[in-house]
Amino acid sequence: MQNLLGYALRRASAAMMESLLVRLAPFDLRSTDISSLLMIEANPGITQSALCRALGIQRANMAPLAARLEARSLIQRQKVDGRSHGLFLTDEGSELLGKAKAVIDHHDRELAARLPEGSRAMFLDALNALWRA
Amino acid sequence: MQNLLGYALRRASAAMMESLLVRLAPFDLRSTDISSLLMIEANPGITQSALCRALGIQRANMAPLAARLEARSLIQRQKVDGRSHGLFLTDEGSELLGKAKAVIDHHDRELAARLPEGSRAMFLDALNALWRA
DNA sequence: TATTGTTATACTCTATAACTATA
DNA sequence: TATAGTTATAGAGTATAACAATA
Repeated sequence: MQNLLGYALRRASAAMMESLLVRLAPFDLRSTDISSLLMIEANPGITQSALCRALGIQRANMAPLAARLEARSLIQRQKVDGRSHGLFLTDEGSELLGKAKAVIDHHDRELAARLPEGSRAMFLDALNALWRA
Repeated sequence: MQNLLGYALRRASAAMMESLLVRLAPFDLRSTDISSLLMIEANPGITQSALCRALGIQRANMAPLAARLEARSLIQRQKVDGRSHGLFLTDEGSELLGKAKAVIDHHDRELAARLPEGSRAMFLDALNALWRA
């Protein structure tokens, strides 16, 4: 079991998520909230469906997520046609995301610090190779 | 977000688990069943509590897990003192685990095959550095 | 007092199915 | 016909609290 890539991957991910969620608790944001906000910031006006595809989230689960973020005035929804909603950060959302990003970036640098110096870029590439296309 | 170690780690783990669970479906074994069986095989007589500590599982969740494996005659429980139960694989458990291990090992080699040649050992070390001790 | 195993329970996350309205 | 969004629901997986029996 010590040599199983899959087991190590699962334990590493769980440990990472546990420590990250502790840091994010003050913001009352779930991990999918954060990744949604980050994606909306990078792609203003992205539709819910496109956001779901990018993040690997079911549309059915995006509906309450987006409604929650809108109810907190963190995002705005604008109709782009009769059925699609474009998503945008509000100023409030932008500000909260800025604070959360500082925490996330710090957490991510702590993760990287646990890895051997020269291997960090390669580690990220390897992780991405396991789920991207 | 492309550069976040934590996000890539989470997506990679989720993608790996999804493909693994498809392969394990014929065995009717959950991921924690598998890791428990592997750990019992490597440490015959391990108690439920020790198993929980090794796998990062709550004792409360081990009770039904062990009961399920015992009901399927995959493990045996033997009292080591008045309160502790030592766990052992049955012949049937050993045989099923053997088949499951073949699938898991194959899956793990497929994962490794997606990584650049020279980086696989380092990748495993990096993952382990993120959750061990 | 601390530990083992257990029960009951709650919470989060995610998946599925069915529906509407629009394209 | 296919897509966007929604609702309701069900299933994992995991966490907490409390308890009895034992060390």
